[in-house]
Amino acid sequence: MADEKTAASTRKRRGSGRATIHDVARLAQVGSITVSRYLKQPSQVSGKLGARIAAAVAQLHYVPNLVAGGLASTHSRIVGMVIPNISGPIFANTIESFSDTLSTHGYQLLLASSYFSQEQEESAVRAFLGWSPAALVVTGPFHSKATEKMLAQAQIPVVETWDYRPRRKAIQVGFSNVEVGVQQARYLIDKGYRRIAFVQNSVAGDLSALDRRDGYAQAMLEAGLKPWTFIPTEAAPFDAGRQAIEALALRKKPAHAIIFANDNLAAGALLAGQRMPHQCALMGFGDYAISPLLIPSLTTIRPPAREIGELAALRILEALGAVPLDGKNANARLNRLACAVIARESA
Amino acid sequence: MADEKTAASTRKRRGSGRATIHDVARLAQVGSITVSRYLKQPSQVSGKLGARIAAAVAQLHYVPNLVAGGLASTHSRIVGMVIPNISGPIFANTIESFSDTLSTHGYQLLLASSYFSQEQEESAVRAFLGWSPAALVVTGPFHSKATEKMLAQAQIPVVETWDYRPRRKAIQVGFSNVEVGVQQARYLIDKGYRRIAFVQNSVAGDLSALDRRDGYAQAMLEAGLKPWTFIPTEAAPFDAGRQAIEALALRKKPAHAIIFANDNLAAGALLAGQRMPHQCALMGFGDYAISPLLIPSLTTIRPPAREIGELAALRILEALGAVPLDGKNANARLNRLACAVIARESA
DNA sequence: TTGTACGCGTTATCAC
DNA sequence: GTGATAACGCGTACAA
Repeated sequence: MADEKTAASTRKRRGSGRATIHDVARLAQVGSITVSRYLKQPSQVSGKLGARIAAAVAQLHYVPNLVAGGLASTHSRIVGMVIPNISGPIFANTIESFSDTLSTHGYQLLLASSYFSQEQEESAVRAFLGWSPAALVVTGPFHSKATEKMLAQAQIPVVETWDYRPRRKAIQVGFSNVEVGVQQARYLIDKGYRRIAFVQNSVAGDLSALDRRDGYAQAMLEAGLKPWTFIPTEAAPFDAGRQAIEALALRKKPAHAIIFANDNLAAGALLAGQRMPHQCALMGFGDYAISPLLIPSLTTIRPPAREIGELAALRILEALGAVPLDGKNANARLNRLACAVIARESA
Repeated sequence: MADEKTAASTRKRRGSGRATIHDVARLAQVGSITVSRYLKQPSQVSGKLGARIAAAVAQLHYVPNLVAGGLASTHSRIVGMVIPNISGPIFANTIESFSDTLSTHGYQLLLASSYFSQEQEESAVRAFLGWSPAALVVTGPFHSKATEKMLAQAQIPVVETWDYRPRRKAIQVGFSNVEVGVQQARYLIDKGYRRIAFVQNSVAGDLSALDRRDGYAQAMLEAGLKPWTFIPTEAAPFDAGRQAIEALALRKKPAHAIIFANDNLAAGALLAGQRMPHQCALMGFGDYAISPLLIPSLTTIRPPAREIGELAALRILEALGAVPLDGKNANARLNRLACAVIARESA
């Protein structure tokens, strides 16, 4: 009987078929703009109309069309994130905490992987920009020129994560890899080791590991010790680790301790080392899931992955006004986090 | 001089400031629709105009506004995915391969975690729907009623991943957990073990583990053996695993072999078992990163995580017409994948 | 092959 | 507090 109107507006030519704000407005007998206001700031709509609108929304299963809203307001509630990879042991926690913090405040995460390739990063940023995102997150400070330009021209908050580089313009949320290298070397020096080697990653593109090596070298020199770097040729991490420990521990003057560019290298060395005569202290970086389970368990550095994601999201939300500024730390552009030494059995 | 026109259309009231398709058209001295066509199907535009358009695009750094495009065409090139978690050892590969396959074809991934909560899944689906996504991916077949309704009403491809349930309407891409349970039991039975126990997950909400237990029980009965299930009370996986092996192996008639609901439980048991007198075969599920590194290395089942993500994306792209249908398998609604037994030292 | 007119569903602006 | 109107930037339909 009275159903003629409930059946949404017929005779649409291209509509999506979903209920629109106009359908809700008609059913609630108010103007469509009032519906819009009610959904955003209920306090600005009288209780009487509000109740009618709420009923209409429920009855029609109305879901606001964010695409239309984004077009009208020239910015969407989407935040894009470009991360080197998702499945590796490193970034997953950052992605997860970032996404969770965002969605708590009604923002959605658009995600893409770059695999440490500046070209892939560039194309992801370009694609994201098409969505007029509210903000953009990239990993590290090394981008193609085109990416730099796009990030600069987009009038939105940009966050660079993981690698703390105060000289850059983007909001920084991360830690200093140089400092981590210092931290690693000092930890071992304090333990009394003297011949301490650093094993680089055979994977190119891992520029942050080079920073850690620099920090290590600096701390060694400060302590009057000689830096000693080994570069594996094996590609697979476990193999590279084995190669390294065989080269460094099986010699006349073997290494007392070895710092590896990451925990996978260290794990490879550790597994190989179990069958070797000489014991040698090993230290990794990353605190992967395997590290506490190895025998002996691996001493390593734990990067604040989850913290980075959460803080990046928070800084973005602050910049967007979605979250109140937090006192003196308000909207800090520079957010330097600390890495923890996880002391276990291997060093 | 002739720059008056290049400087984009001024006097806009609300514009985003970015160059629009009209700016490009004006600079290239063509109609805006021709620009639109050139960007989508360059073959339908003459070489002369195409070159002019390309130059204008480059000069203005034009990035198409996907929000406006999505509104005009009533469907965006976004695909939403709701996954239980990102940082765990299970789903990351699926997310990554899914995202990569999508982005190869110009689609973007909108991601959210549900943490096995139907409420969180529902709110993520609702939020995604606001973007008029081209398709939606959820994990498993268990959803709230409201989610079911939304998925059914959205006139888009919906894919359920991981858990293969042929009776459901959505596109299925996954494996049968019951079948995996059968597979596990048969592997151990064939190895000659007789007293084979199954250790459940202490975490509620892991319904797929119950399916594996059912498959295990079924295979045991078929072989004339008695199913034997243990439910840990410890919450942490490693603790639960230790608790299980102590309960099952330290008794008058100890278990010959134990199947665990996942590799973490098995790892906990394995580490505890190293200090126990009685040796007992252990088998996990998941093939986590730690599993090959344990001593003894863990025999387990590897789910086709990466394959699931890629195939889910492929089926979606087929359904959307972005990829040609593939012969007889064309747009298959049912995609049952196999899990591989990874035979290692522990069983 | 190319162009014109209009609509997609919402929000900003301004008036009441 | 509420509403009418005009953008937002692009794609569809149809005409040339």
